[in-house]
Amino acid sequence: MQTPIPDIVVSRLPVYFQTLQTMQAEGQHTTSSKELGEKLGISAAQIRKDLSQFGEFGKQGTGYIISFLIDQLKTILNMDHSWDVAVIGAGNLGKAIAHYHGFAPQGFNIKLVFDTSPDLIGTNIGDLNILDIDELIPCIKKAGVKIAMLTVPDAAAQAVADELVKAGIEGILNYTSTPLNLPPRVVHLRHSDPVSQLQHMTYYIGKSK
Amino acid sequence: MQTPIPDIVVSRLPVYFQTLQTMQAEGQHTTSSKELGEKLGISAAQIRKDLSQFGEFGKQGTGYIISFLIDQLKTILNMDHSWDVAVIGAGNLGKAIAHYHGFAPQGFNIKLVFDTSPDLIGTNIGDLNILDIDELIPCIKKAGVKIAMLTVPDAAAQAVADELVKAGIEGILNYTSTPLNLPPRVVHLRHSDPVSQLQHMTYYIGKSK
DNA sequence: GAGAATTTGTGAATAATTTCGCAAATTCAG
DNA sequence: CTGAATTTGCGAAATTATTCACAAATTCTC
Ligand SMILES: NC(=O)c1ccc[n+]([C@@H]2O[C@H](COP(=O)([O-])OP(=O)(O)OC[C@H]3O[C@@H](n4cnc5c(N)ncnc54)[C@H](O)[C@@H]3O)[C@@H](O)[C@H]2O)c1
Ligand SMILES: NC(=O)c1ccc[n+]([C@@H]2O[C@H](COP(=O)([O-])OP(=O)(O)OC[C@H]3O[C@@H](n4cnc5c(N)ncnc54)[C@H](O)[C@@H]3O)[C@@H](O)[C@H]2O)c1
Repeated sequence: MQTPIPDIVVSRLPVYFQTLQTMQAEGQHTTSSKELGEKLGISAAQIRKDLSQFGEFGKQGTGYIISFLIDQLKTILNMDHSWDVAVIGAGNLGKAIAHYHGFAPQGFNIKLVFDTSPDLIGTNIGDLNILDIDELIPCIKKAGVKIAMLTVPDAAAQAVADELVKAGIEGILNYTSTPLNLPPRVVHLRHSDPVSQLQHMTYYIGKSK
Repeated sequence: MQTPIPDIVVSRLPVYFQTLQTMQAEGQHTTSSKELGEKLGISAAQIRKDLSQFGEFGKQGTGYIISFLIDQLKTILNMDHSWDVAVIGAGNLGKAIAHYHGFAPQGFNIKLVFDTSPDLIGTNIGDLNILDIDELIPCIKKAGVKIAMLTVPDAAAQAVADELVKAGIEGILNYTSTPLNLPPRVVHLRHSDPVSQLQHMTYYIGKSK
C-alpha cells in the first residue's frame, strides 16, 4: 500500500458492499455507478473514485458485474473469512445483540458473552453460555477473538475497555455513551450512540419549525 | 442564518454537549478547547472553529464556563425542551430500546411503541402499551411525535418508513440494514448499522496482520 | 503591579474531499 | 457495419474542512 486509503473512503465501502448484496439477492446481475449512486444518494463520480483506489473493477459501457465487485469488496474488507466477536455486558442491549440472527450471515459470529452479575453468569443466551468477566482476558486470548461489542453500563465502560486491550482485542464497537480513551494504534474504535444521532436530528428538525 | 452550518460541524456538537455534561457531573466548572480536545482526540482549533459558527462563548485566558456552554449547546441543538419518540417494532432490539433508561434523562421520551404481531399488540413494555401498526398514522399525528426509531425486520423497513413519512415524522433513526429511500427535505435520516461499523474495523484489523 | 502564562476567536494557509469533464472502451439500435 | 448511447477511470478544478499562527483579553505568579 503506497499512500493509505482515506478513512472516509473505507467508511463507504461497507455501504456499497451491503447494497450490492441486496441487489444480488434481488436477482440483479450488473449495475453502474449511476444506479448505485441514485440508490444511496451519492454521486456516481464518488463511487467510481472510491473504487478506483483499489483497482479497476468495471467495464466501460457495461458498468460492474455485481458478483465480481462483491468478491473484490469482500477481500478488501477482509470479509473473505468470518470473524469471531465477544459481547461484553449481557443486559438489555447485550441480550438483543446476542439473540440477533443478522450477524452470522454477514460473517460475524458471536462466540463469547461476559457479565459481572452472578445471576447471569452460567446462564444461557440461545446456545451461548454467559461467562464471568473475571475470565475475560484468558478466554479472549484463548479463543483468539479480535473484536468486541461493549454493552456494559457507562460507569464500567472505560475499565472494561482497558481490560479488552490487555486481552489483545483490536476492535471495539462501543455502545455506551462514554467516549473511550484507548491507544489509537492498538485498537480500532467505533462509537454507536443513539443520543448523539438523535441530537444531530433535532438540530435540523427544530430549525424547520 | 446566512450560510448554513456545515453538517460535519453539527455532527460534532452532540459529542461536545455530552462530554461537557459528563465534566459537569464530575463537578468541573470550567474547561478549555485544549482540555476538551484532548479528551475527545480532536484539535483545540477545531473545537474553537466549530463553536465560533454560533457565537462567542469563551473568554481569553479562562476558557469556557461549562454550565453556560451546555446551555448554549442545548439551545442550538433544540434540546431546551424534550422530544417524544416512537419505536416501531417491539422485537429484541425495540424492547431493549424501550426498556433503556438512558433516553429520558437526555430529553428523549419514548411515547409510542408499535408492532404487527397480535401476540405483542396490547401487551406492555414497562408502562408502555404496544400499539397496532395499523394505528400508526392516526396515533403519531394525534401525539404530534416527530421522531421515530425503526426496529422492524429489514423486509418491512421501506414500507414502514413510507408510512412514517405520511404520518408527518421528521426524523428517523434507522436500525435496520436497509438503506431507506425517502424525500430528503422532509425527513432527517440517520443510519445505525453495526455490520457496516464492524466491516469498517475489519478493513484495518485485517491489514495489521 | 509587572511580566509570564493561558486561552479565545479568526483570517490565512494548508490539506482533504468531491465534482467535473473527457478520452477510451463497449454496447445498442437499426 | 455505423452512429448514437453508455459508462468507466482518472487528471484537473472546485469546493470544503482543518490547522496554523497571532493579536487581544484575561489570569496567574511573585
Ligand atoms: N438498551 C439500549 O437500547 C441501549 C441503547 C443505547 C445505548 N445503550 C448503552 O448500552 C449500555 C448497556 O445498556 P443496557 O440497557 O443493556 O444496560 P443493562 O443494565 O440492561 O445491562 C448492562 C449489563 O452489564 C453488566 N455489567 C455491569 N458491569 C459490568 C462489568 N464490569 N463487566 C461486565 N458486565 C458488566 C450488568 O450486569 C448488566 O447485565 C449502556 O452503556 C447504555 O448506555 C443501551
Ligand atoms: N437485535 C439486534 O441487536 C439488532 C442489531 C442491529 C440491527 N438490528 C436490526 O433491527 C431490526 C430488528 O431486529 P430485531 O432483532 O429486533 O428483530 P425481531 O424480529 O426481534 O423484531 C422485529 C419486530 O418487528 C415486528 N414487525 C414486523 N413487521 C412489522 C411491521 N410491518 N410493522 C411493525 N412491526 C413489525 C415483529 O413482530 C417483531 O416484533 C432488524 O432490521 C435488524 O437488522 C437488530
